[in-house]
Amino acid sequence: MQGSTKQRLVTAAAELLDQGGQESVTLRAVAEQVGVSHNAPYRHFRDRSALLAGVARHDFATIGDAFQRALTTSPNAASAMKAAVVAFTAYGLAHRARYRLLFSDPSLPADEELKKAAFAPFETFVRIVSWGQAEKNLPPSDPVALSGLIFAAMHGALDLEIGGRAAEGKGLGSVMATFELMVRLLKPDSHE
Amino acid sequence: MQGSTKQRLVTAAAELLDQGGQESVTLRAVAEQVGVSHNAPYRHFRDRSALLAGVARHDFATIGDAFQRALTTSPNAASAMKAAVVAFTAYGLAHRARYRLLFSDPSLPADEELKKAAFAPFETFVRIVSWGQAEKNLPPSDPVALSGLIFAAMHGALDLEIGGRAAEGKGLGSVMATFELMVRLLKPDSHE
DNA sequence: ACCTGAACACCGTTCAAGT
DNA sequence: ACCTGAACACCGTTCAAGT
Repeated sequence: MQGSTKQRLVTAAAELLDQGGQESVTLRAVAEQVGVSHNAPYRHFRDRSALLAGVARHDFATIGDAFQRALTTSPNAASAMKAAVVAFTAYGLAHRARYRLLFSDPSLPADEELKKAAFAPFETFVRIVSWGQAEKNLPPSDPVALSGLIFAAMHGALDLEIGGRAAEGKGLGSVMATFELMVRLLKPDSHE
Repeated sequence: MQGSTKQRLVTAAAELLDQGGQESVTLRAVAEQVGVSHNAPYRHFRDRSALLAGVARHDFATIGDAFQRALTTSPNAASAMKAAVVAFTAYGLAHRARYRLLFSDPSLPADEELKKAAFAPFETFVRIVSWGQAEKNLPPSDPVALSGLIFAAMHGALDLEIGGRAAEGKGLGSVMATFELMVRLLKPDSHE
């Protein structure tokens, strides 16, 4: 029962997302879990989607922290990249509805603050990619464009896995295999 | 007013998806557009998600046809690949909610028939990729794994664009730029 | 075989009050 | 400033009938 009502509403919404997906996050269920009446959330959030945006804001920060840790504690660029992708994929598979909320849902209202929160992890990712270029593991293209390509491939593989569209549904291994293949094929002088 | 009631329900659902997204596809609105009572759809579909699966089944066939056309009418592998990706991206941007229904939504019920419909376009895509390998535009990895990587990158770039997560929101150009970069970097002996 | 109208249990959201 | 209870306009779904 710690934290303000507002914080507890966000936590409850995140838990409901994990347990039953988007459609199970009703304001009534969230309120009940916190122990307030079914319309008390309106004292803290404009509407349901603003509450979900609160969950997204929190989780973007968590992912940004994981990327920062990968960047600052890895001995080389290759392991930093792998650590970031493992953390990202593990988050997505453990919190599927939350992952989709953050990186896919078009109805998430994007105010300036949330856009900033979403951009921070990507900035760190670009730094990791640039490091990989400096170590000659990645080709010397424009770092932002190359990061966009790698991130799109990771998001695509993970989203297909979460959506049940991957051929075999092997979870983490399937996504990491796609990542390893990509890194191998992008490595300069690798396909002779 | 042509077609059976069942076909008209699917068409109406697809149009509502295009106009207002998932949440605007209520059985009541679909029924009204077709001119039947609000629960007549239950004579043709088990529930709402079965109706949406009908839309998906139809659109998977449309995409499969486009890929087949790209494979059979292109002069070389590079233009076949580009034609397929352009058709795929154009479909996704013109029918955003339908694209997400087909390639992302975890709640789409996947019976055997629908899985088969979803797999057919990918099989054709693998053939196009294999052709590209034969023409030395793509590296000689396992064709299915390589196709999975390329498809994941395309899906990821397109889904980020549709979800408003792409940095600049340039539409078709943004997705195609990601594709062109990938093809360039995957080309054997390209980064010396 | 296909359709209709009433009904049920849910929702998000608003509003008039309460402390 | 924060919360509550009643109410409204929606939904998906079920059921008893109708032709």
